[in-house]
Amino acid sequence: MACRKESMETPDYDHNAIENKWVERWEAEGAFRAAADPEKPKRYVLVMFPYPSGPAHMGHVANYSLGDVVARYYTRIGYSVLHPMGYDAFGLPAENAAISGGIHPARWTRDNIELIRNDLKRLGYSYDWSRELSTCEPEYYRWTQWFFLKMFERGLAYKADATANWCPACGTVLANEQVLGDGTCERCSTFVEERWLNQWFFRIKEYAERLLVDMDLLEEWPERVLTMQRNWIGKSHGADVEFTLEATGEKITIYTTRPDTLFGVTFFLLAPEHPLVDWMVQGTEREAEVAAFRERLSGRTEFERTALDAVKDGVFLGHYVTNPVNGERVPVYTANFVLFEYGTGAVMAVPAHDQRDFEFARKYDLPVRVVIQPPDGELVADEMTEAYEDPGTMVASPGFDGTPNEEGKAAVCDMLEGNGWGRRAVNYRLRDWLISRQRYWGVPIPIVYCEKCGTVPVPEEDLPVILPEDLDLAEGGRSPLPLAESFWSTTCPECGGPAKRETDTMDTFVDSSWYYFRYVSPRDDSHPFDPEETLYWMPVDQYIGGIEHAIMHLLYSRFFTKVIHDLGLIDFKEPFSNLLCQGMITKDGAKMSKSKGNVVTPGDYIDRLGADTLRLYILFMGPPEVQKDWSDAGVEGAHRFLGRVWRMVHERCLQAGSAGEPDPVRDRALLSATHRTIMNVTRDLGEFAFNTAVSFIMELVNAVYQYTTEGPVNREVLVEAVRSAISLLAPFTPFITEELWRAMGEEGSVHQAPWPTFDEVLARPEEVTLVVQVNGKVRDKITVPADISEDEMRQRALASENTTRFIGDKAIRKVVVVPGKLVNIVI
RNA sequence: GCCGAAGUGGCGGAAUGGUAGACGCGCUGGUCUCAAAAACCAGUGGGGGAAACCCCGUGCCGGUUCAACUCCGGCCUUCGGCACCA
Repeated sequence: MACRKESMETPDYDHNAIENKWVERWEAEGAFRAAADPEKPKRYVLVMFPYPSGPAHMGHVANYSLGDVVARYYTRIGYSVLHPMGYDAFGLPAENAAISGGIHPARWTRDNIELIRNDLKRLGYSYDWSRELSTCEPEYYRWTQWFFLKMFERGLAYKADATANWCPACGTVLANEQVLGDGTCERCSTFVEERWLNQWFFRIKEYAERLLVDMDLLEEWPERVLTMQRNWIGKSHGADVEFTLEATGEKITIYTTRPDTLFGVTFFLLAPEHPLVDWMVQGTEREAEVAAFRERLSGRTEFERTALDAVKDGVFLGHYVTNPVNGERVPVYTANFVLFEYGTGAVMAVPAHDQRDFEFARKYDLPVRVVIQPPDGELVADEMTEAYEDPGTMVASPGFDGTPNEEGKAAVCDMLEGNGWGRRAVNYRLRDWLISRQRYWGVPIPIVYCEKCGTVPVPEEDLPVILPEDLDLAEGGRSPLPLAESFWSTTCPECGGPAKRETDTMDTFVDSSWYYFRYVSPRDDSHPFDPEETLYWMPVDQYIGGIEHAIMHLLYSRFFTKVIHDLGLIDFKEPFSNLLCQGMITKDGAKMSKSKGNVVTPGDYIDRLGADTLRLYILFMGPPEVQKDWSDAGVEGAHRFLGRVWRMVHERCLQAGSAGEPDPVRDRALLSATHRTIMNVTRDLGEFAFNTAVSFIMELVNAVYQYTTEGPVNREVLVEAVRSAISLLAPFTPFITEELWRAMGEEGSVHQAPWPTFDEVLARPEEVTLVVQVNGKVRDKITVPADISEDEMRQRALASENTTRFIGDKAIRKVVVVPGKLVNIVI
């Protein structure tokens, strides 16, 4: 058996020596290689890979420590575990660093990968390092380009004109998050403009319905993430209605969710970008007015233009359309608040029942007609101060008067369909995914433009289109690709004539939308992912990452998986079966970011207190899903606990001999505590309740101290308790537990040892505290045998002195008995 | 404005409708020491009391229940997401 009496000398807990030793040993052994083993159940545990912007920060430590506990736990309970790591290595910060520090993005990125890899290794995460990947390497992005080609083949990648945030100083498109609240560029403070550009899109909108419906498959996803995605997709039901342009008889279709208000239309609106706007005013005296209106809009982002408090602005276009339902002629305006990208870019205006239309009507003195009356009271158009958008009864709507408006929606739709004026329609808020970036540090889009053949995809066998790394950023941080003839000058794959390459690169969200597939066969150079390995490992069983990726990354990944499914490469529809979203780790309540200079990194803590301490502390801080503010108050406590564990083994266990009179009551209590701890920790790990799992282990350690301090020691019972504590703690603090496990004379690694099992009977304490309440207030606590009968409980409770004092001579109306726990006497 | 999450000691946080504050930090006291640190042991929500005990207490106001941090209704605050989506 393990505990031998050895030298009385207690070795120091030298965390640095221990951790360095095991890092090296695990590395040399390839300790966490994943292998598909058909005999075993599998578990693919995935943590969101980092953007390598420097060394690891505490958010990474929190995220990856969670994943590591899960991966190690599943290994211990007999699963084949895949737990990989890689780098989301393309992106804007690398270019910013190049601009400010003069370092090439490639160099900066690879240096940072080095830094973060080093941190991750020191932290002892059980990654299969042989599968490490980086999205900026040609072996990886070759397949990102391959997916682009597949999208292109299926018509899911297309090029179109669209507006984008354009920084005139930087000469490039900015993502929304790169535009500050005041509409300026985050990098150069120049006012960002809206600019029309011809850009590449993925048709994610085509998948909107499936992305929505398949959420039913995501039973183990947090409800809040599903809600966010649902809102983002923004499905609505309504009707398309055709209005007739008076001048030409042309039909203009609008989308509305309120067909019940169709009789209240008093004007008609077009988005400023709508092509009809120009047509309507061309060569008229209103042309200048429209130009002035456009001038007011330009120099602003859609962001600003569509801000809720923005003042309604518009211009009459001198034309009229006819409302099909009543033949009324209403004027056409263009207005700042109408979105070109949503619906058809044209809307009917019902000022009485839409707040935006109401404000516009009041400003331009347009009529307001009430067609829905509220259940209480009666609206008078002239007296209204805001639109009435709630349910009510239809009025002034010939054929529908008196109909409750919710019913009216269906009735009006029937009427529209019957007359061929319109039809029921569904719309989504989700827009197609703009993937073009006028950037250097990203995946080149594998497209060639030929004067003769037009837009031609690069043939699969010519992939990858290599991003040249010998270029420096152009003036103002612009992409050098359009200037590098060596890059863009090529021949047409179809006709062999001279051609130009696309010089835009892809949004980095494309890179991260499929990386989890690549981990199953990262070195495969004939497929993006090996079919056999995929069959075994995919889908991801447990995905863990920050809540900040709730929408974009997770939605794009779901989209990619569906496309891959449609390509016939996989038979599942969703990539991530279970999702755990950890809350952000903030510093002083704010998101950690380099620009704020509030990034806390693990390095110093590892040096001073050890990786085990840091891991333990961050998991102990609280439940994974809540936002946590970093404070190191208490990190010493975690270290102190590990010291206590260290001494528990060396001083209390290895040096202890059985001594004194045996005390079966105390022995049984420790044994019971051991089994109870195994039970509780096992349960908590299954629920990601890592903070309470750690608490239970701490309690067991405290119990061992108490046991060895107070009286005679039964070696066998003591060893079982100590061994169990080390074994349970191993997924949290892999280094110290491995060291102590060996010190206790165990052969092999604690990380390969079977997870401890418990006996439910032993886990039950022999005695419990019986709470006695009078009218719901605690009046006494009595220690009783755990198997006490309800009758006995009642008797003991009624006999309690403090209780009888409270009952006095009052009559007992009722006695509630909760078996094994509580008696409430109601008087 | 809409959607979502959360409000519990000095702090991080525990509590299948059944002992509110587990575990840890911090603090206080003790043991050890010439002393200190470390370690070990004990105490620690607020108020009252010598003590036994008693009263109050989970953002606020109501309700359901023998019993509410937990369930229901209404507010307040903080954080996150979306932001004129017709």
